[in-house]
Amino acid sequence: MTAVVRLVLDVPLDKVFDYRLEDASATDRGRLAVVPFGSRTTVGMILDVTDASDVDPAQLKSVTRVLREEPALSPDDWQLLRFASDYYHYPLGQAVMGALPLRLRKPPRATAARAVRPRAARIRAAADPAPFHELTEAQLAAVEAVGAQLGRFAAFLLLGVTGSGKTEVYLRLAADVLDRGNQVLMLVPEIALTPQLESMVQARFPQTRLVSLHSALNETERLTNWRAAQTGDARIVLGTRLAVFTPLPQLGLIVVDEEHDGSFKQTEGFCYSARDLAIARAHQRGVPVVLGSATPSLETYHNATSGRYTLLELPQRINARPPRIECIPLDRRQMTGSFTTRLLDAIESCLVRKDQALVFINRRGYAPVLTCRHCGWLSGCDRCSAQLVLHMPKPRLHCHHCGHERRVPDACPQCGEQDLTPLGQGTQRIEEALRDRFTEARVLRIDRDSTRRKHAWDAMREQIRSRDVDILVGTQMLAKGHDFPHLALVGVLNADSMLYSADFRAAERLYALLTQVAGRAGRGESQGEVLIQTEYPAHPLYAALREQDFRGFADQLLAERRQAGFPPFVHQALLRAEAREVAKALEFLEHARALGREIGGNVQLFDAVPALLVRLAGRERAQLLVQSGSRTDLHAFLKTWRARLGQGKTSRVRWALEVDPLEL
DNA sequence: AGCACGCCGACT
DNA sequence: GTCGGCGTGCTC
Repeated sequence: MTAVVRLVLDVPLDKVFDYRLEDASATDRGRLAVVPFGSRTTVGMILDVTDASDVDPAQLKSVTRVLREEPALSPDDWQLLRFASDYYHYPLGQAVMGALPLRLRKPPRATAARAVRPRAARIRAAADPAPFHELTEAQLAAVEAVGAQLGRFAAFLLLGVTGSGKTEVYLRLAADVLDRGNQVLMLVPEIALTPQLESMVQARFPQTRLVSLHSALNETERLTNWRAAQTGDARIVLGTRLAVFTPLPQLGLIVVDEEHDGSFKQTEGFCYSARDLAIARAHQRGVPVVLGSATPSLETYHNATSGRYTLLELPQRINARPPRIECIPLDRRQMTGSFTTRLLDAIESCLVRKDQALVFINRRGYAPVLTCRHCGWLSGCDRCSAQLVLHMPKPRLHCHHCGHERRVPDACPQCGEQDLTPLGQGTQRIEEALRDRFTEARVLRIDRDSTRRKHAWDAMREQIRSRDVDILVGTQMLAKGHDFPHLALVGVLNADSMLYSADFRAAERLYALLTQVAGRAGRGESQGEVLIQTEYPAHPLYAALREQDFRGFADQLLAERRQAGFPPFVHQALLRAEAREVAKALEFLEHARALGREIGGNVQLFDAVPALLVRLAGRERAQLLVQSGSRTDLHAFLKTWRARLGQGKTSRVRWALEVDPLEL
């Protein structure tokens, strides 16, 4: 009798499609299949093999071909995708197909299947494995604590200050896991960090096949690396968030480095958190997971202090003292442009000592806006509710949101006066000011614009390391994970602008960012100095930062969050809608809210409100927040709600549901 | 999401 | 008289 296979397809439907398949067998479960679908041909994944279908037999089509030359996705790997689809209320078929390398999502061209030729592992012939460093007591304790749990689920927060040797802990654990014949999955937030980490890890394990997975790989590399992981050929997988779905038959440990980093969360389409899925995966597979950070997210920190995770601390820097952090009150009388005299003096003496200084300002471009001093006109974007940023040296106005770019007008478009002037500071303007002030110094600006060219950032890193630069000016690009041994001073401008933001996570983020920037200072022998210019030196955030007391700061924020009923003490989901006019989006959300009320349950539905940035690239956006003290209740509600929202016709309005949103 | 079908406005 | 706009509905 002809069997029926049940498969999921890359369509936004919570549906499974049945097809006839003559020679179906149970081993086809988890395999890709080419099928006719409507008027087109597509690829789906076989979820189940049965002998009956609820669908009218006359309607059943036949599978064109099962891709048996590809290894099937194992039930273990399926499990994670199923969980992710349920948890994020995203169609299973799209979640599954979205997790695969692009090549596997499309029907393979030509009839003859290309044989999968297993490539020889690219193992370095290095004769001198890089030596393991001697561990501090704290590192040793961490390695032993996690090591004792190999082979079963346990979640750890490795809370280690910058330079405390978290990576060394990961590497020791990886060595143990590899010895046991298991695979290691290491997740990092940024593509930019993977090549460095990759060569470092490879140097330590020269005989081990290591592959990386991130969006900068081409499709051939991605498929090769994915298969190497799936066959068990690769023993270490290093990657960004998308790597969390890599099939790993012998998974033994998951590491999530810089776990607080927002880039672990996907914010479009399938809005999953790779960090949270890493924990779910470790739980499903019965393996330990280590989350590392100097400034963990409050969600993770709360889990670690409430006993759900084990807290491991690395309180000391290795071979370096912590930087000295000081706030400089802004005083008009003692300033030259954006700089306090104190900061200029510190840069000066830094130059005299032939050390490097870094000026941090989290705003690229020359000035955040161009204004008319006569009538008050501001350069605004036509397609976004945002200001156009002035860029130099060729004067242009850029929208940092939609990418729109245009020339600077000769006169004010509103009143015609020729009185246009840049307002505020960006990296380019600060760079200019520093060149004017320190004429002898070699100033290098590092931001998305100056590093746009391929390999530019690599070259600049090399320039910095070989001391061909005296003063660095840069955005948060400079903050992450890079080790600059000659950097002695960090000056921070405009930190206050990030202090009072509408987002309740602003303080948490700013603390993490400033800690990371501060961590760049004084990695060598001399103690680093960090000078933060601020209007509010007494603010608790700066006070905690000076003390380098993350735990005190986090405890304080958590107490406030508990009081105010914010995450992690409630669980949230956001319904976003966009349309040509915000009124349309709001109308849809009002309807969604009414529907939500009808469904009821232990959830709180807030008012539909326009998004913070209402207009973006010519579309207008609004959102509706839902929350509950109970995660289970929230998810039960979301399931029904989303299904019913999907039934209604939503002409002209695009909507999406985001679970555990990081930005509201 | 695609893709087809279908029903009303300005063009070779 | 047709090309094409996008509303609606379906996909085993």
